[in-house]
Formats: sequence, structure tokens, C-alpha cells
Amino acid sequence: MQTELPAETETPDRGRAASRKATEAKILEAAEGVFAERGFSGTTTAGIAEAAGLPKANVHYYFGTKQALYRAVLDNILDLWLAPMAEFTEDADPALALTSYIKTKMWYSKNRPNASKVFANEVLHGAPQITDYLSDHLRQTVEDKSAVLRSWIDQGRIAPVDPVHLLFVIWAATQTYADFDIQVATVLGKQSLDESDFAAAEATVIQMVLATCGLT
Amino acid sequence: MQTELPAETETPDRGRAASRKATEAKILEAAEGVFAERGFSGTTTAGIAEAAGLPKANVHYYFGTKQALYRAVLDNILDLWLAPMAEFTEDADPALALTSYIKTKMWYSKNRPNASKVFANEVLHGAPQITDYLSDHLRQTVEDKSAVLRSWIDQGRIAPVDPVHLLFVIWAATQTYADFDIQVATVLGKQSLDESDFAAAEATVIQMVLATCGLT
DNA sequence: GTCTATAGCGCGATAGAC
DNA sequence: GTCTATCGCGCTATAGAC
Repeated sequence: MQTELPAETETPDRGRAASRKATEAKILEAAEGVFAERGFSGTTTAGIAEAAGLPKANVHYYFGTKQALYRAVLDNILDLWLAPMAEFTEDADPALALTSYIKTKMWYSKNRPNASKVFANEVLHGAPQITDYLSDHLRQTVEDKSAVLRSWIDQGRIAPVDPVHLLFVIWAATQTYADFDIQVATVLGKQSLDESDFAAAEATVIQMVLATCGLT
Repeated sequence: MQTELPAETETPDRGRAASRKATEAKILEAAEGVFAERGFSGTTTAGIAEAAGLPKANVHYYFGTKQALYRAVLDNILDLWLAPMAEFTEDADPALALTSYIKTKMWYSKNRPNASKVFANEVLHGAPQITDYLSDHLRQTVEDKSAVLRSWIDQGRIAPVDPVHLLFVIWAATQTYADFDIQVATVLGKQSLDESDFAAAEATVIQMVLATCGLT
């Protein structure tokens, strides 16, 4: 707009490259929201374009196909899923690690509900795009972290519990407040969930997991 | 096939009426499976027809629109959701009632995964078709049953816990084994979940809920 | 890089023969 | 009641002017 030839080489954070990145980010964010709301098939590229404030053709210019854009959205999300499990290390305090993990997962449910919903939708329909991720990264991480939990049990630091199913239940219990927020809110008689609802949910899940592990 | 005028009035379980009912049931079952696998938008009436072994036009003949068929599938499912909560009555034994409820919910996850998936998909995308059900029947039932749980707490029969969030977590923990079965199976290194997986899941959820309620 | 216009096609729904 | 053939819309994707 201002200049026809932005000083690319001098200020690499501005100019064309930055503009492209900014537009891509805008499309990705809009796409995550629309995919979360309507699923892959229910989403139209026109809907994404409208949410991003762009003409439809630009979405295809930046990402090629709807599939490719969906994959890009998913790839961003998968990173968020594994990272918080780093909490679990042999020498961590079990009560602290479990509490911290649940708080992190609940933070994502509250602040990145669309990421959770896109992931849930993908898994619900057979996880066709992320089978590799599930069977490689996620499976390996669960194996490693459940070994840590098992060592805590063997050392008598937490009560005996199936480590893998404990993780599944923690995922389910925290993600349900993002994925099924409408149901939770409606049953609570509200339009949407607020701070206090997430606080109560978090307290309940922490209470349940600590009680299970004999840490109360 | 055999007769042009089946004795409708004499044998109401055979003849045209029964044939219609049988065809409707066949379509409903096929539709539940396809909707579970692909979601509403991802489902084609041709796909349902193929799964039911019928030409596409017949699906429209029996149910009119894809929407109406989807509603019929949902209506069948909603009945299954409320019934098991009848377990919770003032004079029931808390440990037995909670255990029995979790077993029933887990039984549905194992034996009616498609029902769970269709419901999950509907809620995930804003529950546009079942808002009334959520705000009327389900909300009222949760109110009634959480009052029972609260009375158990007041009587010192179970430990203090938020009754409504306890229900949310039980729903999430049990339904996740239907809705996210692919993820669970993949992380466990299997093609699909078997008896022993559901048994381990059930034991873990029961252990967690009883520990939370101070019933161990 | 941005946008308008449109090609091409898959889908829901229906007409009409049987 | 069953089925084939088809209509017409809405969608993904692209061509081509700017």
C-alpha cells in the first residue's frame, strides 16, 4: 500500500514476507474457528474467507486446497497436545505434577476451545488425517509417561491405578469442557461457561485424580 | 411378495405395516452408522441407502429429507441417555448406584458406540437440533439427580464433591471410550478395543469415582 | 498479490415408469 | 411401494483481468 518495493532484505520482519505470514495466520485462525463449529465437511471455503475478511480465491491462493488448509490447522493443534505431558518426570512431585497437568489441560479448554473441538472432530470421525501422529508421537509419549506413573506406584508414592486409563480419563474430563461446552452450559442454565465454571470443573477433576492416587 | 393383500387387520405384526417398520428400522440403523462415521454434512443420502441396501429414492420416500432422518436417529438416541440416571434415588446405596451407573454407561460405549458418536458430533457442533432436550429434559434430570447426590453428602454417606461436575466427568470418562475409540485403541497399539480394554477402563473409572466419594 | 467470474461436479431431492 | 433418471443448487477450485 505505502511502498511498491518494501525493503525486504533490510527489514525481513516487514514487507512481503511478513504480510504473507500475517495473512496466513489470519486464515489459519479463521479456519480453526469455522472447522471447530461446522466440522470439515460442513465448512465451506467461502465461510473461512468471510471469517478471515478475504475473498474466497485468496484462501486457495495461500493454501491450495481445503484439505491442505485443514491439515495446516491440525498440525498447529497437535503441538499443543503433547507439550504439557512434559510435567511427568521420575523425580517430580506426583501431586504437583498431576495438579499442574490438569490445570494446563483445563487452561487449553478454556482458552483454546476451537483447537480442542477440531481435534475432537477429527478423532471422532476416525482420525483419517492424524493416524500417524497417534500411533507414533502420541503413543510413544503415553508409553514414556505411563512408565513414570508406574514407577511412582512401584515406589509407593501414589496408589495403584492403571496409568494409561488415568491419562485417558484426565483427557476426557478436561477436554469435555471445551468440546461439549454447549451441553455443560445448557445443563448449568447458562449461555456460556465463565471463570467460576472452569474453576469448579478444575477443582473437581483435581480432587478426583488426587483422591484416586491417594494424595489427599 | 407372497400376497398382494396381506391380512393387515388380522395379523398386524406382518404385512405392509410390519414391512414398513422393518424398512424404517433398517434405514435408521444404517443412518446411525453413517452419521457416526462421517457427521451430518459428511453423510450422503446415497451412502445411507447403500449401507441399508436400498436405492437412494427409498430413503427419501420413508423419511422425506436428510434432516428429518437425522432427527429420527437423534430421537432414538436421546432416550438412551436419560434412562440410566434412574439409578440415583435417595434410599439407594451410593457405592452400588454409582458403580451400576458407570457400568451401564460403559456398556453403551461398548455396545452402542455409534449412538454415542452421533450425540457427540451433534453437541460438538453446537447442538442445533437438541437444544430443547438439553435445556429441558437433561437439565431437569441433572438437577434432580444432583440433589440426590447432595443429600448423600449432607447425610455423610459420601464425601463432599460437586455433584454436577462429578456427573460431567463420569459422562466424559465413559463416553470417551466410544467417541475416541480410535485414539484409545491406537495409543494402546491395537486395531480396536476389546473386552479387556473396556473392563480395565470401567475398573479405573469406578475406582476414581469411589475414591473421590470416600467409598473405598 | 488481489479479486471477479465461472467452470465443473457432487449432492439432495423429485418426477414418473413400473 | 420400488426404482431409474434427472433436475438444479451449492460447493471446490481455477482462469484471467487488474
